[in-house]
Amino acid sequence: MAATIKDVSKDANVSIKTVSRVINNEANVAEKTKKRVLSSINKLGFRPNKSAQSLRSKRSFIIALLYDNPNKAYLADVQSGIFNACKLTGYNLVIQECDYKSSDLKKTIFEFVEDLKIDGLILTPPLSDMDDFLEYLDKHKIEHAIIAPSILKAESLYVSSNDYEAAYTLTSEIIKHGHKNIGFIKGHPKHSASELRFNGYTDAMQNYGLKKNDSWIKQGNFSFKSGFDAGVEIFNSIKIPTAIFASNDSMAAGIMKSAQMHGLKIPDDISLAGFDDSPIAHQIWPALTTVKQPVEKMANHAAKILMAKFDGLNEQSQPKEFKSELIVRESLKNLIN
Amino acid sequence: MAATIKDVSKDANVSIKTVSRVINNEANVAEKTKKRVLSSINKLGFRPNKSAQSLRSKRSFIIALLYDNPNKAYLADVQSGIFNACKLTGYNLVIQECDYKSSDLKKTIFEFVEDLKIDGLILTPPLSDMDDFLEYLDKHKIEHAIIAPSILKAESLYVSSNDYEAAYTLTSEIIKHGHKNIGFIKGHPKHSASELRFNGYTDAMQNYGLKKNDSWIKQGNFSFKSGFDAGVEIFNSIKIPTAIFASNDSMAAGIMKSAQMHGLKIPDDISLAGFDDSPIAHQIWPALTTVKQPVEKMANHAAKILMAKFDGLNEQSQPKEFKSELIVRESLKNLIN
DNA sequence: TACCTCATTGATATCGTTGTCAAAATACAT
DNA sequence: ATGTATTTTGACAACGATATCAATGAGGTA
Repeated sequence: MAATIKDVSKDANVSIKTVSRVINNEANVAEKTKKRVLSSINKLGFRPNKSAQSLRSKRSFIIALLYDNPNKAYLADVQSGIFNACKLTGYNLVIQECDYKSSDLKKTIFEFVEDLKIDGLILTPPLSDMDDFLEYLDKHKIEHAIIAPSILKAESLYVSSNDYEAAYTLTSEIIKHGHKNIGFIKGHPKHSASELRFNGYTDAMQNYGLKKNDSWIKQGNFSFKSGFDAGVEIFNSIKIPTAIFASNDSMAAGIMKSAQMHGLKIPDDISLAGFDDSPIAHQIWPALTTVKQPVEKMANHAAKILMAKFDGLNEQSQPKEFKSELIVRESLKNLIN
Repeated sequence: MAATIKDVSKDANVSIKTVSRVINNEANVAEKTKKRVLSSINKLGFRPNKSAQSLRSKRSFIIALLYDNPNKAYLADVQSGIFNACKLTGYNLVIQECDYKSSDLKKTIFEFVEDLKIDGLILTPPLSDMDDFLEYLDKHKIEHAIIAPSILKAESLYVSSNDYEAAYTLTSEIIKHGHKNIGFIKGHPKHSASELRFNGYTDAMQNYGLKKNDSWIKQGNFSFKSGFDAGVEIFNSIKIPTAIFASNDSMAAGIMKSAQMHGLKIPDDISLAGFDDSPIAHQIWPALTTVKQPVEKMANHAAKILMAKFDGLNEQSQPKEFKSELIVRESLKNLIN
């Protein structure tokens, strides 16, 4: 049988309450007593029973990842980042697949949190952008950290990336390669990143004095197929652009396929750029010019600030906004000279 | 405050033990009493406190997914399958990233299971193939279901796919397309599927009276890069095959890249086939001929048989071996006629 | 009627922690 | 030495379920 707090208290010749104090690092325990208790804990290999702790103190040392995102690579990265943060602090990670459109999302999550005494949640897009859901969590005092929310409230825990700037930079880079006719494929309308990326593109075009052509701007939804379809439409139009910037890599890959099927060579006939640096970006040929978001790091930080809050700490040393990195690969042709 | 078993017992005018009996569906409760209790439960919105249940009964209604697999799409599919099985039964899913090479893997998992009172584990390759780890779990009576183990023990819970047959079928298909010189890229040596797939290839070649050429058989590790490197080697050799069968899609994509960089056209100059039908298989052009494993279904079933065991049920109606599906796409050229 | 059997029910202990609050020990001031 | 403030400690209740085991009630038999 595993040792209990009672066994430790006997061995160390103190009351169980004192052992509890040591476990929880409470103040007002004499240094000498503390040492004695710790050595007993060590000797007996005592680990506190989490069910009992949870029953009494109403916390579980479990955090949950909520997601409704079809992007498998993104999910895996987020998960990995959170998991590694948990490992350091001894927390555990439960995952909860959600349907952001579901009408009883709130109830489901509420009961999930109550039943498991979940200490806090981590939200990923598109849940990050659902204002009424976020309000609901606040109202019920359910702690949460948000990855890439659309509205950055100072009082909430979040991490964000510079989608706007990154899209601006990437568009500028395309322009600096001599491109003037640049198409754009928008992302899923429910993800706030979609708008930010489009705005970055729009502003860069404007600042460089270039005109957008509406027939080269298509609505996508981040899926490969939506990129493919957009590509088909664009390549069937009378005049085609020299470059297309897709809001993510899957869609860029879709465009690439449609281009190749259309007999267009990349990057000679058409340049392409994506966003995210997902595995596909370098697993296709020519490899995609893209923007790499430090997804795993962001998720890791989100988990850290969330758990820090439980312990009353303020992990505000690190920045909340993470910088993306421009990655130029073969899919972008230099038209100058 | 949420209702407790005590509140229900008062409302229904029975003892708490009787309420407990109803919750746990125990025998010997009068139908009339049961109804009364259920209506009180409903009226008060009572949900049992899991911490208390867990403390007393030493089970948590939590299962855990253990994985050490760099394939993000595979992980996401497995996870999704398990999650959906959990949703039906009210179990929750905790994830645990492992390092299968770590020396204290056993200790880590043991404490993880003990601390959270995890009811059972689900293992994915390569953990599925670590005999001493599996023995350890058996010895400590840690329930587990194994996805795609190398050794199929009748007494253990597992789901498997027909890797051997699928590889045999795919190889046959390539041969039927008129290919005689067929290369092969092996998978990660620690995954049992690697050997099975290679054996399927080998036997098909032999049965069709074709000779294997060792300089076209390379050791890979399931990564894109290992496929790329293997491709470079093969394409630099004096004579190149007309087709290459890679043990998974990432490696096939790697070969495709090396082929294209080498100026070879696919499938005109070289045919390719992969395995898994991962997203990349249809997101590259030409799309890969491959084999689709019902990964999500397998994982779903693994979770179901595991949870069925907790409840003393025997979910043996469904088959344990899942069939793969051959998917022929553009990357395979027909050389006949 | 008296007795026995078996299904149904409940009183109470228990799981292993944390919370409350008062007692004991120590430090400090007079 | 005495009184007071402060730190340190412990006895015991509480969290909300399940487990044990005895009591009760219903039905059948002689």
